[in-house]
Amino acid sequence: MNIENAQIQMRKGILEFCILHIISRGEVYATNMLEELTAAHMMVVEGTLYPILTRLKNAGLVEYKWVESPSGPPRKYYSLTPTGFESLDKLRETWHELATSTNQIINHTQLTGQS
Amino acid sequence: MNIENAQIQMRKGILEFCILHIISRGEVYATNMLEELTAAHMMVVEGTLYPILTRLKNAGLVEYKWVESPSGPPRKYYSLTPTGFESLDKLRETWHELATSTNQIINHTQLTGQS
DNA sequence: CCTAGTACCTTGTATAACAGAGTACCTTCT
DNA sequence: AGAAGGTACTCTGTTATACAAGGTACTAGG
Repeated sequence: MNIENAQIQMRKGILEFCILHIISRGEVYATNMLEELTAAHMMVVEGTLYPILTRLKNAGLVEYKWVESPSGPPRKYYSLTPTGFESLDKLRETWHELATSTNQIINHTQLTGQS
Repeated sequence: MNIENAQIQMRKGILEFCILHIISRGEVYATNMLEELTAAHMMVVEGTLYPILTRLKNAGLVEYKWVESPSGPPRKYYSLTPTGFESLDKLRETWHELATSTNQIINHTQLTGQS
């Protein structure tokens, strides 16, 4: 119940960061991203991914171009804008700080947890 | 704008986890926690912490007892229940998995990012 | 009394993920 | 042609959450 929720919350915060990272590697479209995120055990579904992509585009962090598919409807291939790369750097920094802070709190536990 | 939001989102997900950790170390009351979280650079305010504590209590993860203060109103000293410790273990596991997945995605970038 | 400080609580608002249903395009088969 | 099935993108409604801001209550000191 509550714990699953907390686990979901953890993932949430990192999602945008991971998505930006994936796009930064090269042009991809939504289904590619879903595959990568699933492979990395970040359970994400369409209904979550698409709104994020729209948000990132409106914020000017990503852009896309339509590309014909060899089979099926055309695809939106996303890439990072210069602003997007800057933002990614900031988020990377935040991630490291956060990981450090968290590990600090966690390790603290084990030290003082011993009576 | 958008980036600050993403940074806030990252912190959010880890908050409950950190709070449980802090409580697991020994009995503390809200102001103690705020100090610790601030020291670890997790910006949290009262209006965020109290609802979380209430939620954790309703979920049966923490319990508290009133203790008189040497100066001022009485304090609620929180401690973890057995269920709380179990949940903490699960969250710790989730945290490690998530950190691993994220680092996997990040490192992937740097490898393929080199042209 | 009255003020100041500490501790806890509550209400309203904005944001975000998710489920689920929907639209549009392309290919293949009859 | 027309129908069926798959792929890709979109939208709406629900729920959960952090945060800001204001509020209540208890204690100590002038």
